[in-house]
Amino acid sequence: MLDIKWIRENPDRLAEALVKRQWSSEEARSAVDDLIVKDEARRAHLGQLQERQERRNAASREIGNAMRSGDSAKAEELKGEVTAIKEWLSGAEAMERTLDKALDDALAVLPNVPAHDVPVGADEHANVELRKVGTPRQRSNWTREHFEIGESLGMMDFERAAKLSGSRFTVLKGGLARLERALGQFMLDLHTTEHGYTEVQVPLMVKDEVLFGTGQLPKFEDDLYFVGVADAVLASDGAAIVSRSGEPIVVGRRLGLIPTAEVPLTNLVREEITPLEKLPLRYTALTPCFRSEAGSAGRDTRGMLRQHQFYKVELVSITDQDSSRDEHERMTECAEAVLRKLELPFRTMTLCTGDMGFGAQKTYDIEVWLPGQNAYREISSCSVCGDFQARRMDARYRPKEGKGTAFVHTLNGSGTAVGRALIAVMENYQEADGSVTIPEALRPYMGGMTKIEAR
RNA sequence: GGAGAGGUGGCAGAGUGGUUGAAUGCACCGCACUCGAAAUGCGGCAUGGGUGCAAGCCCAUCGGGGGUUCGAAUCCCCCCCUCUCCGCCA
Repeated sequence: MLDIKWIRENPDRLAEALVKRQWSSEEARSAVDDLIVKDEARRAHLGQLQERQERRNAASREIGNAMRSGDSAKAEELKGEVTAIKEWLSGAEAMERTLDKALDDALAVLPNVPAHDVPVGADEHANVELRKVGTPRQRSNWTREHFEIGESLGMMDFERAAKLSGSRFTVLKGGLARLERALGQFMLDLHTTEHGYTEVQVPLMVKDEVLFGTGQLPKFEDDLYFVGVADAVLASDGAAIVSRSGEPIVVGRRLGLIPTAEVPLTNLVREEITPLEKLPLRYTALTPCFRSEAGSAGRDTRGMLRQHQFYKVELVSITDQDSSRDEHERMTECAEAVLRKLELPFRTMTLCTGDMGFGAQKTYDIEVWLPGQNAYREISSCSVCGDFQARRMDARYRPKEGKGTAFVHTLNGSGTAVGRALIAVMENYQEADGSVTIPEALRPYMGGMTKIEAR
């Protein structure tokens, strides 16, 4: 969420930011104008409202005084005045709520303002390579994609997964199941023992306001899964599950399945004033992630690159206002360290304005080399959000200088996507005989095993 | 699931209809005392918003929402959450 005061004072900078994010200049202009109008309407009304509230409060106090001094005639007269004011106020207060909500709703769907050093561009083609590490291995005529390797090993099963849950699910068995577990443990251990992150176990189901805090709601509701109920529990065919009397069964409030552990980890500081000396907070968690992939029909349908459910190790940092940019570089290096240790070639890209997520000021994507696809594919995304999420969560700290409180800065990054790391290991470490060599760094997590082969 | 208790400022904890936005203690900040520190004394110290150059003034907020009342932290209703005991359970 952006600061309405900032918008009021810098309307042109907001419009410029929206254009960088690929809004048309007309859309940007009218969105900004709309915000200014809503803001002015709200403040104009608030002034009048508060004036009358002030009079009501003063008159009420006078009534108390009059009654104490036994002047009941005056008390009655004042009561009449207050009653009249109250009548006016009930409408005015409702109006205030309406105006507040209109402004909040408009603010809630505005994306963050890109940092000054983010390249401007329309889509991923305008992303800029920051560095490239490792050399992609020479392709052979037997180089295959991960799902070919996995299926011929007999350890990756899409057909049975589809029987259970439909498309975009995978069943892993044997060595590959263990390899995925090993990858998760390896990453978690790396970040907790070498990078100073605190391991956290978090709920996988969270409230709407938590999803609002990190920016998934209200704009990206379609990308999420919910359990429990919005209006009713829906069966898989979309029909409401009803009681014998035909009423929809309402279980209570719905909970959203987290699309990333960024959501619960970042919200750990929501509605709190964190002491300055506790910053930065660095959290990591290994969790399943759930995504409906509503907008990506037809993309990456083969294999397990894009799933409705996948494991990811997430990194989250909470910092003060001055440290977030440096923390962003640091976090990105922590994520890269995973790939360095696994000896997987990768490149790190600075996302352009058009490719960045809703809440980010600046994002680095780490793309791992996939020989089977003959391409670099995203395996991590590290973003600095400034106070954008903090404002939505009301997460603050007390700065050393100055008085009062300030919003914390939040950062999140994948460290890394476990399912995609599995793919990367399989494709980069595949052998001509169809087996997969286990990277040195993972062997302790595989009981010393050095190779996965069909058996 | 059953029964009970409770949600007040950074923390602890008073407050049951009228200058109570809230006693007191702790923590924190400033000043004094001190060679320095501790102890002590004095003062300050909630959050958000509106307005103003500023000092300030004003509005809202005592888990959330609604109601009673001229007036609600205090009374009533609904909801959320926490704790205790019992039951059940991975």
